[in-house]
Amino acid sequence: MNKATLKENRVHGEPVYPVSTYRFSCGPEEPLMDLHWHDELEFLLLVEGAAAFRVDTADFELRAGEAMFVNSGELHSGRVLGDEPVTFLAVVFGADLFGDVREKVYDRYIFPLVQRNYVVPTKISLETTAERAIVALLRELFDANESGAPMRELTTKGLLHLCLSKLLALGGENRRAETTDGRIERLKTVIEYVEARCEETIALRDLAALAGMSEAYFCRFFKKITAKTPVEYVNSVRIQRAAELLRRTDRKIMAIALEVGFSNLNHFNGEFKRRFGCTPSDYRRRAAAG
DNA sequence: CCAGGGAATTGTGGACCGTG
DNA sequence: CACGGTCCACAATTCCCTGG
Repeated sequence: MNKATLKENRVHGEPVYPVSTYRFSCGPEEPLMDLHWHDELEFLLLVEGAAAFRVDTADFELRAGEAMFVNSGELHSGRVLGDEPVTFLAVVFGADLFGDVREKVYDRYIFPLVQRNYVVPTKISLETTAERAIVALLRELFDANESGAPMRELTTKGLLHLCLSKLLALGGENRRAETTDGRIERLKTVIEYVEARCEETIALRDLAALAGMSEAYFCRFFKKITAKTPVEYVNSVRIQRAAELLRRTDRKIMAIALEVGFSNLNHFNGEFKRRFGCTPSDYRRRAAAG
């Protein structure tokens, strides 16, 4: 997973088979999942450790064995809880896996889900039989994909149908169907703006104006959703980008600092150390060695 | 109850200096 | 040239409040 990209534009799977699975592990001090979103749907199964996730405005914790569902377009991020390493498996799939509006399965079940006319739980714990069944299906799905089992595409598609069927059974009609929170959409605009122009000077007032909020209110709302302040967020995007340049190029540290939007080497070094626990040149040395 | 504003408080980041 | 330390204006963030 490319952690520097917030709106994931890469295609998950191939157009003819829009599914991809991946396994991700990290240590207790490492970032688990930076804030991002994608149009695809996603199931995530935590196999080791404990983690806290935020999906749009909701916070919850997952322990090993529990899973979560992320709907199309939902902003999500996660961090490690405790001092155990964390491993999760994820399957990301396009809604078009289930056909299009001409098909009953899509029209009746998938479309309302993606449109939020029908809401389902995000966290899938192990409390009920139905939830345990979903988790078992996910395990089967990941086993098939990780072992490269024969006919795994067919198996995966079938299992995803079953997972969604059981998930939908846990949900219900959305009473406030048309009242989806427009603030989240405006926040995404801000995030895209930062992604596109993080090398420029970015002032809080510009971001607040983009979101159509006062600076003070924007700060509060931004932190509520992303768990970071706007400035922390901008810096994290810049540092991620700088880390990539350090790994991939041999440009001077100062040049990279300038390129990703830091006008002051001092400040760049400080932010870098905060994120990676080492100086930029240490980081480059380690990357070259490892 | 919640969105939002103004004021008070906090802390970032730009400048400059010293060291290896 | 990389990097750390210090200082401080003022931008960012939080606090506290009002009106819907």
